Amino acid sequence: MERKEGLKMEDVLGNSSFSDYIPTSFPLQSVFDFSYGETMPLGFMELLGVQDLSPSSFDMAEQAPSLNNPCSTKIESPAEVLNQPTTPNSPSVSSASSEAVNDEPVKVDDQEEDQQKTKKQLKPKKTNQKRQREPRFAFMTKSEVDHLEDGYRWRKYGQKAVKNSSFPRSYYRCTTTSCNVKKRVERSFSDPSIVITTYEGQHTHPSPIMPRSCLAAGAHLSSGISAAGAVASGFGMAVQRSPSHYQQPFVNTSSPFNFGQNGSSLNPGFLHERRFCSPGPSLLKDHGLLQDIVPSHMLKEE
DNA sequence: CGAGTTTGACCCGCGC
DNA sequence: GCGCGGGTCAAACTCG
Repeated sequence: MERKEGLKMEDVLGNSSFSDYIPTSFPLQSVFDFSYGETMPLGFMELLGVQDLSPSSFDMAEQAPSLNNPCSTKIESPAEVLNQPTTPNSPSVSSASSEAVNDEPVKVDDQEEDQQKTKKQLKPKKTNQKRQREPRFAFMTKSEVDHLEDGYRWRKYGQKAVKNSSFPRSYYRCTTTSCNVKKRVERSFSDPSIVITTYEGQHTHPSPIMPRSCLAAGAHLSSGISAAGAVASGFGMAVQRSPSHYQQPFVNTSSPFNFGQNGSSLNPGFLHERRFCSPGPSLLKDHGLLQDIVPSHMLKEE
């Protein structure tokens, strides 16, 4: 791991395209700005830690994609929102994880067999359905390391150069079987010191890595790294221990629905997660404290 | 030896 | 229809 991070430090130095989530021209400050509505943390956590997303929230999203959400006005929101959270074991995901399943080329003729070899069995996984995406959301973290400790174990499964960026994007998957959470890590193009971590899906398990980090996170919280850390730790994402890291969750575009439009909709899963790294309720609306961790120029809009 | 990383190739969606 | 770019796979490799 360390070795990877070391490596990345060198070849990953910036990146443009979380344009996926934010308009390309979107200034970071703004990202920070809109990212942290008081209601956001909740929904955010729901997405991450919670198994059963209530369909209704998605419905809401679809019906009122950009109501009063500052984010949604600024973000193009692609399709993820459309995916059906009601089917946690959505075919797309599960099929991907069980790639070998479908194809034992039991009875292919020689030609096909040949093809199978050359194609490495990549083909069969295609389905008729459009690929469905889990809701995504991202953190912006000011950090020197790309892959932040978040309390979960991740396995890297790919790396891609990103267009318009000299920095590659890394793809990680939760190593826990049956947990299909994915995460993308990339560096901000405009500010290489910022790491953008995008989570996709929800953990179906508690953080396998000790709660110690949670404590650390909690310590941070109490010592000033409030809101962002709170959010992060809330779903098992241990905040980077170093004080030099800021974790800034920002709303992912793919979820135009407000993250927790009504902060009151705590669901059990959410609470469950919070048990592992509970920052405390006050954090949910700790908007003011954000100023403690975000440089003032980033907050100027406020 | 097992777990994780690297890396090139492939697949797929989308815009032109 | 085509090309581009993002996302994923899996063999080979590395490391503990």
